[in-house]
Amino acid sequence: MKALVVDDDRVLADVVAFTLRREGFEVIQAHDGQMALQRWREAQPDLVVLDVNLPKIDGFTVCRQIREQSDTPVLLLTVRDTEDDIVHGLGLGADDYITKPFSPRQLVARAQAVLRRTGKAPTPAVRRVGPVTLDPSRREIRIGQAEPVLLTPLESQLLDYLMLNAGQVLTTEAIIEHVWGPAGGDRDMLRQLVRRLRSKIEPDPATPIYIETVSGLGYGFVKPLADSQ
Amino acid sequence: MKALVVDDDRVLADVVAFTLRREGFEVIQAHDGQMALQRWREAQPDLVVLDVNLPKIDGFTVCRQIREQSDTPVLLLTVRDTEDDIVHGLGLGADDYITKPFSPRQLVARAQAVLRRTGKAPTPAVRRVGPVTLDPSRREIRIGQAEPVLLTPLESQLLDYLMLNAGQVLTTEAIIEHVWGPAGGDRDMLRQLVRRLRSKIEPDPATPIYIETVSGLGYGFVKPLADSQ
DNA sequence: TAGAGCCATGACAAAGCTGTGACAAAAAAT
DNA sequence: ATTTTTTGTCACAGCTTTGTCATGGCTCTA
Repeated sequence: MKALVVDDDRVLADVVAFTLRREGFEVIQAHDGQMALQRWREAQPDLVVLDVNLPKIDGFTVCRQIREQSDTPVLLLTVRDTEDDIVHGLGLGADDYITKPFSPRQLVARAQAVLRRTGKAPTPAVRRVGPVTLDPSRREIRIGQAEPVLLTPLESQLLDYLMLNAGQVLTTEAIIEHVWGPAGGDRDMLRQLVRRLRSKIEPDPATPIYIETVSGLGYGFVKPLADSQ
Repeated sequence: MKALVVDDDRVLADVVAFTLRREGFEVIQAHDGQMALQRWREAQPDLVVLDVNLPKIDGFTVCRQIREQSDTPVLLLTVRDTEDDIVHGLGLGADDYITKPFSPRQLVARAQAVLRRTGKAPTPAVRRVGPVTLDPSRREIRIGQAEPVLLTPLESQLLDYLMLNAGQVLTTEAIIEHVWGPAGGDRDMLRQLVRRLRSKIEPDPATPIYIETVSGLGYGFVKPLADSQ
């Protein structure tokens, strides 16, 4: 699932890109309107996140051009006050908008909502591996027929990542970056997080059966026998 | 539920369309009177949102024609000052009117009110989840056989949204935007609103059984047993 | 056998989020 | 114009979640 992020402000663009990558998107960036159109043609993304304030060619024009040539969903970034922008943008066929400043969570929610709405949806409601079912929207995990257990945001994030890559071992660095972002997080925090997660989902946290530790490498979610692919 | 949106101003038409889609309508557009009549015949919408200022054939004529051939509800869009238009329009059988500029919230409220009133109610007169019944038109809620309780406009709006998505957890951002619109509203306001709503509908507001909180995410209206998927 | 590295654990502090009550401002009703 | 209702703002308390630190066990190696 490819996303094109277009913003003049590189810092913001990076933040957006990072957030989307964390959700499994492959992200391409552009920093002005001209570049945006070019990249869009090259890469044919499944989603465009577009700031309206752009040098060279402004966001509205970009949006219109894209819309003329395809139905790629477009998500607009606007400043809070400028309702006109919103109206104008939606008029040009944008699929939704977000007002700055916005939280990463909000961005992801909108992006997925747009994809779902336009039918390009690769957004499964729940993640399942063997008997373990995670519902990220509620941060709720259920194992077999047992009572569901509520997870904290970080726990849910971690488990989601591990389950997404079930059967593989992920390095601590990769996990830390995925959960806390490029700037924050250290080994100790991850250890604690794993610990807390295990204490919620493992029958016996001392001898884990779902989350395995590979010393010197990292952690993995074990896939129950019955290989395929 | 199909809606036909007729407006010369494409930007505005798109905004209206967007707003209605968000409420679950399937939306068709037309940009002049002639097109409007044609589309109306083709698509047989359940609701027409009609600007009175139209090229080729003006809105009043369109309204009259539609009304001659069916009882499809018609919602007029007029400019604030022209009271004559309103009188004229209602005289021709329009079901309600909105003066520009208007808020999305207002539009949706009117649209659903009109549908309800004319009995085509796709938005059934009331919204029901388990033992809880909300009548948005009266802003009245009844739980089981208990006495109905009156809600304030915002409370009703919030509850309606939550009940519409019963069983799901909605993010605070989404709720705020739905209730207050893109520009207004913060977490504090939502907290208060939830609080006031709970104090009216929960037997014991301290341990809510209808409106659940998911910390860090948002709120949801709990669906009584009968698992979803 | 001692030391280094890695991991699990427990206890505790810091930060964040939610619920609450009181009150001010705004809107609606009279 | 005044009263009542509704909505918004603020500060605080309690809980949850997260981060930090210290300790002990284990394995590997010199």
